[in-house]
Amino acid sequence: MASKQGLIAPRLPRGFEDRTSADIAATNEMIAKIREVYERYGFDPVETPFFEYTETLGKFLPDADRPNQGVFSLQDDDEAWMSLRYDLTAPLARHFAENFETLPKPYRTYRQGYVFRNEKPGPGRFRQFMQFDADTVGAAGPEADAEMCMMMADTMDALGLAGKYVVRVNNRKVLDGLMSWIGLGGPNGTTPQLDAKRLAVMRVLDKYDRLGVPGVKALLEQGRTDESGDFSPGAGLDWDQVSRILWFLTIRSEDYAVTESSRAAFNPILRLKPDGGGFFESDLLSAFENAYGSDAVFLEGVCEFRAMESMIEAAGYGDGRIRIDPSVVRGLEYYTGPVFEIELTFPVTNDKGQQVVFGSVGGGGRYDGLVSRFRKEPVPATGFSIGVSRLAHALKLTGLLGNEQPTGPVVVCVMDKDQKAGYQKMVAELRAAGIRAEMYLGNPKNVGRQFAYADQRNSPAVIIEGTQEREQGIIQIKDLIAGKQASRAITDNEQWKSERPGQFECRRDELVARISELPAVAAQVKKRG
RNA sequence: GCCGCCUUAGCUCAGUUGGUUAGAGCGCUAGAUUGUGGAUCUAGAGGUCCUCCGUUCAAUCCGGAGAGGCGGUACCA
Repeated sequence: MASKQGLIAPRLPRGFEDRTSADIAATNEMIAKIREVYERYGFDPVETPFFEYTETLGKFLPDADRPNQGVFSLQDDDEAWMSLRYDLTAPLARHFAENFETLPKPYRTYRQGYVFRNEKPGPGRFRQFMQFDADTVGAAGPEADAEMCMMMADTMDALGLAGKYVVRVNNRKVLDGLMSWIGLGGPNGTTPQLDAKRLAVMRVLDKYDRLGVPGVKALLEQGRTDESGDFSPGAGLDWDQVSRILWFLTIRSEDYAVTESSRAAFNPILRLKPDGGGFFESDLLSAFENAYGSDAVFLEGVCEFRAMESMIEAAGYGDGRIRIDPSVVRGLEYYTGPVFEIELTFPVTNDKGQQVVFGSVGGGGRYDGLVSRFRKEPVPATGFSIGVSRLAHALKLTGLLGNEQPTGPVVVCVMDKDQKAGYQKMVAELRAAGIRAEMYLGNPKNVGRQFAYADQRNSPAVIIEGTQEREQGIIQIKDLIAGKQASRAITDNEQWKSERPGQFECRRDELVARISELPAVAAQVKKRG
């Protein structure tokens, strides 16, 4: 869209965002905290590029010779398709397979960076956003999965979210058992109709936390009409199948409220419901076994749950931070065992004051098949991802993430145009002491303008050395923060100017020492290391 | 993708039953104040009323199409 006079209208592409210094500071703080936890767990960083060959990402459309619409793609000189990465897992699989001979195994690694998805943006959903992943490649046992869950919990705690999230855990093998139990079992590819139906049911399970029992029931049967009047077709199951699924989904949610021992948190003990109806099994996993325990794949899943449980409890995480939740499904493509998801447990209100369903801010699981696309031998892997942009968005909306502009530089005012060398010397002294500082580079025609500039930069102080000061060998330091506080009591401009709130004088050679004493400067120096 | 609502100044929003010069608050610029950021006062700049097509003597307003925004829903690695 060209504006008048042929000028180009400056427009941000939809789904993308510019980040201010305040945003960057907040994000960096989050990243540093996450990194510290991952490194403490023994993970090392690796970085892969934004672009990969599209076949690496596995996102070619099945019927056409071009990439999926959801990814940003372009063709190289030799017509090979390249795509912007849409997650950090597929590139890791490529990196691992390509460097198989030299990497330590198990390979424990973390990486953080932007990923891109070419799809409709939503609240907290952008087309470019940051993820922070950790993965263990080459470890098949549930210890690795249990560790992922604990590390997610530690990360959320480190971000100051203790008690405000839950890591929900499920297992694909248990879900497969559920499919058998309702007559939709069997390996993939038996018949296309069966695969489609299984897929449809899994998608509905994933919506349980959002739509609840009535919504899930409608979608499993005839279909559902949403708030805008749009209709989604149902999976067409019969009542027997639907009631078994609902039992499976609600088995844990019914008794969140009645669990109090720490052991019960991961694997809740079932009780009779207050009305006397319902459950009699002693715990969730036994309940699963009693319901459809003959299925071999399912039994494997329960074994993995039990192994994870013993480690999670022994390590002290059995206090409710990590919980079994049968409604966790995650992506349909590559997960093969345990799957996890981090959910925020507090309400999120958007800029317009509406309560928004925020959903998951991270998740992952075991993907034993992903590396096999590149190598013949089986390579088990498990990992998870935190949506940094998404989490930051949620925290900002909730006021849990600071949005303050970082402290600006000390501004040395230009009082006499022929003294710029002297002002620059002051700046150099401050910088040598690790203090952010600059000489005012705009039009110095009046001091007020220079102060206003410093104010806008959120500067801690300005330095004033006019002819009078220079002749006496002194300088004026104006503490802008103290001055701002004092200004609240002053309404008269004459008084404001004559009182010079926050201002004091000192000898020229005390510049660095006196500036360093200002609390805002000290805090900044400390923060910058 | 599908459904609904919305789009007027940099921002938040009034307004015109279709009629000459479309307004407010905040913000911005300048001045009161050429050595003091805030506050106050004064003045000023800033609009193809989202775009295109149609109806009309006349469209920011009515009709159609499109774009963008928001919300829901679908898909989701």
